[in-house]
Amino acid sequence: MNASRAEARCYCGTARPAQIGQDLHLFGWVNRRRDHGGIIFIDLRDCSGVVQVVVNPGQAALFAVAEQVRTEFVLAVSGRLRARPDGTANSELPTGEVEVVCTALEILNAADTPPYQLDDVQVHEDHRLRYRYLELRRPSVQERLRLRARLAAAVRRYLDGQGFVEVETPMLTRATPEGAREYLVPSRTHAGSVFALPQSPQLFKQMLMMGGMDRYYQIVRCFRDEDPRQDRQPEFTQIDIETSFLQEPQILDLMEGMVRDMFAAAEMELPTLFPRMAWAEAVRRFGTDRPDLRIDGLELVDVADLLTEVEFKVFREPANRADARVAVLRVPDAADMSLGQIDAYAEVLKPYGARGLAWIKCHQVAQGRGGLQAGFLKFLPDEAIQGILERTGARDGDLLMFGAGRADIVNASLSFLRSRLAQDRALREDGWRPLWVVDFPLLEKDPETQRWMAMHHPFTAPAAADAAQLEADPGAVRARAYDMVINGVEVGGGSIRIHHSDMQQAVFKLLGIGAEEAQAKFGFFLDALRYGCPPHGGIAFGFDRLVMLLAGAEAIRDVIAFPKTQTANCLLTGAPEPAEAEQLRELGLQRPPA
RNA sequence: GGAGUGGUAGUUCAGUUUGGUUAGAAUACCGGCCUGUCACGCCGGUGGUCGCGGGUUCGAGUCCCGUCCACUCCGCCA
Repeated sequence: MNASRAEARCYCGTARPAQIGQDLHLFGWVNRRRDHGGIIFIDLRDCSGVVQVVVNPGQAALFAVAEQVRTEFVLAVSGRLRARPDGTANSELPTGEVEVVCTALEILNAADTPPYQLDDVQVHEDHRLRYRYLELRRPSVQERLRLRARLAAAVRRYLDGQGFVEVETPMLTRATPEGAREYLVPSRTHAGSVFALPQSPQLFKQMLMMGGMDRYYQIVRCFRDEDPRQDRQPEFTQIDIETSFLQEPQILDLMEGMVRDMFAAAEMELPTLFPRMAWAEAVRRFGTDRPDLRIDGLELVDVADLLTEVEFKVFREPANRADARVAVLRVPDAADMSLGQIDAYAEVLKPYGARGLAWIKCHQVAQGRGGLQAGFLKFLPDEAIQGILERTGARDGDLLMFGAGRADIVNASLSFLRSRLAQDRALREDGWRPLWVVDFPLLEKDPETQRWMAMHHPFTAPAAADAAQLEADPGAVRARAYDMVINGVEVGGGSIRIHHSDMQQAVFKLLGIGAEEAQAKFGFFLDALRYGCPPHGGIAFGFDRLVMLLAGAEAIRDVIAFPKTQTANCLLTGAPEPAEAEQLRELGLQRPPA
């Protein structure tokens, strides 16, 4: 008999742990009922698990009630907690160690037979969302929501202790150009006009700094009208933080402390210091700005300079282009991979734009060309082959996989290939590997429109002395931005902000937002900057993603009580629904022609 | 906007490749038996517009076209 587990299990109705021999009162849903030896056993699913309730045949009145109980009642049970008489336990089910001998039993409410069984069978996501209230009764789901609440509490405890003040910002606010598509809310009092739901409280938190609230935070809902994904919901929760006067080192230290406290609340431990890696290095070595450092020794190795004059066009052309890249992944002990397997990898890279996947099998590296196997070897001179072998550190039995072409495609496909290979070949270590990615470019060029876009957002401070330096070579200017990455997941990102009006206007100008438009859209903000804005900076964490990481959840839906589908539907309530003509009329809107 | 996977008893699935009589299993549900069980066991029963619409065919769960829903991915996500 394990007393601690018994204590852990019998909270409901008493709000404190129960001891063997103690009288207690519980509420819960009947999970399953069985009759045996004239005794009725009821598995009562309460808030903390499943408790077995025993009703003896001698207790005639109770027996009469218990006989009515199937799997569809809400019960109140009074009784005494005891260990099971025969001392045996079932290792797979959470019942069997303790049971409650019933002295009173009341059916609080009958219920229909549930549409699906709350056992281990994985039901379709449709049902889990349509009957979300049933799904929430699962102990595993409850545990995730409890973890979520513990993490939020840890954040508040930490930030409160550091002198931060939680301030609420408006949900009905003004649309901002650029960025994600926004959810709009029509205004009745200004028919035909709309509010926007915030995609982040960015401008408000900056204005709080101007207002002297120099340490702000908020655990806040944000809205983005973009297609959801496994780790993205149209409404999600952000830990939003802003500080005045602090610089990067202080902010990063503070945030490491906060995240470490969150991990501690989940009984996890993070390394004491997060390494810092420049954005350019992350992209060069891992093809992504959110590298998973648990994958050891599987890095992109650049070989373009060895291939500028080779006969093999697939390599030569990108090797001579500035916007292209030729890189190799050395996969240890993978030379025995079948051509079918390699083709399968090439296939999964296609969505990223990769047309093929060149490879070399290294059988006997010491023999050079003769010890290698690849279709294109005859198009490469010995020097190029030797160069590739040396630079990648290829050993007998290794497989070299190549990406060649536009740099963004090579980076996207090889970084995906890297994590896929790590998964398939167990190259990923256990544990937590956080890091800061720093020194981002301030701007990136949209490949289609050739316009400069803010990589982070338009309020990020450039690491430039003044507006003139920024305008001289916009592409070379780095941002005072930082992202926290844990195990390949971007959990948060922030920056030091622009706090001079002229610099803010210069950035707007680079982004193609003219003075007139800037005044129209951001006039209130540019005004605010002029009335004494302290230097400030902050960060925002994706709270749901942190919960996902710590819960080991596969999807963001699993850490949100009432999530939406991939088309942003709520299957539970049926939202959104078509507006009534009368509603539209009152709002000064018209239904679009059918 | 695009690609892929799935949609068949309440639920989880098989059946679709190769069209053919009455669409099966498990579980759930209902009834009976058993009685310290715990996925209890045994016997019996109810339960299906094969997502929806159209087409091909003597005949469609199965083939074709369209469409809806869910999931995964690309685009998108300052």
